[in-house]
Amino acid sequence: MKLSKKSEYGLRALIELALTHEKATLQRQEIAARQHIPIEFLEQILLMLKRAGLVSSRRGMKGGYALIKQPQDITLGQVIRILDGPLAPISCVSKTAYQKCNDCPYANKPRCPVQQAMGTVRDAISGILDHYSLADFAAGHRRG
Amino acid sequence: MKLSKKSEYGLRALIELALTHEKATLQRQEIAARQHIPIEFLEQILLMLKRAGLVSSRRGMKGGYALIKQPQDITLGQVIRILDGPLAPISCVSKTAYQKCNDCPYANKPRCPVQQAMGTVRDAISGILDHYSLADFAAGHRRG
DNA sequence: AAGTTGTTGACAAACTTACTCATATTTAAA
DNA sequence: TTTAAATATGAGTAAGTTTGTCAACAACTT
Repeated sequence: MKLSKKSEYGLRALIELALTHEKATLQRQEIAARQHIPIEFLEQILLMLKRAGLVSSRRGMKGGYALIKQPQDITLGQVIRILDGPLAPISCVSKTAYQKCNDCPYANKPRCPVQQAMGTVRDAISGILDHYSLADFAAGHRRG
Repeated sequence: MKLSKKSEYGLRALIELALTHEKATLQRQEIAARQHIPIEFLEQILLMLKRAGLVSSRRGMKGGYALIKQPQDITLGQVIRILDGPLAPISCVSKTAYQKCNDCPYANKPRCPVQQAMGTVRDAISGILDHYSLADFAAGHRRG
């Protein structure tokens, strides 16, 4: 039930990009300094977000990173799935990365207690994170 | 955001103990066989549950394990906390195992976006798991 | 006393996390 | 056209976690 550092850093980095959205691009060192993130690790994270189509980058002088999409069109659920994988506590209740559990004694039965319980947990988590936009998220920064 | 095998096995083992509650004690091999759990690993798990006061054990012939508490008085949240640790996605929003995050730029500020978001996730998860009793959980088995 | 069970601690392979490093590639400016 | 500044990429890695296994021991029943 844990959020990795990768996702935490990714979310915090996206705050900076959201705050300067359509105003400026940010270089990794600026993001790293403002959010206290190890720069080389941050790079990997930004790259993953780029490959996933959330962020654009430019090399060379005057390079840097920027959001591609509007902050209100990016959800925390998307980001965490990109960086950490599925939100579901167990893969047999994942909607985005379902996998059948084969060694489970309830595998082919109509009801599995674990599935029932964890299914509701999954729904609760994604109900929150898939409706929590980066815009809302970054707004928590301003008044802090 | 993942449930470990340890917790999954622990929960499944507790189903068996709940089903025979006040009727019989169960030996590890019976539990292991019914729920397809590696027996040596199961032993460790049952021991943790015993130390936490959920389960009792007897050695020697006719030995085995049994629930100490009523199934309706045990919640999935308790079990998972024993086996996997805190439910909170990040320790700075945990109520049972709070830890201050020190390298976070929002550490001493009144608001942290990550805390806000993950706080609601934690509340949702514990809202479900701390009110989901082992009795409810095991009931999913019967009709399956 | 014998046999069956749980208890304990050590061990370990495989995997994941959270990085670091070296090197290449692209871009802008001198 | 060289050079400085920036991202891109892949490899590597130390430490920790997960998911077990194994062996010796202790306690209980018959």
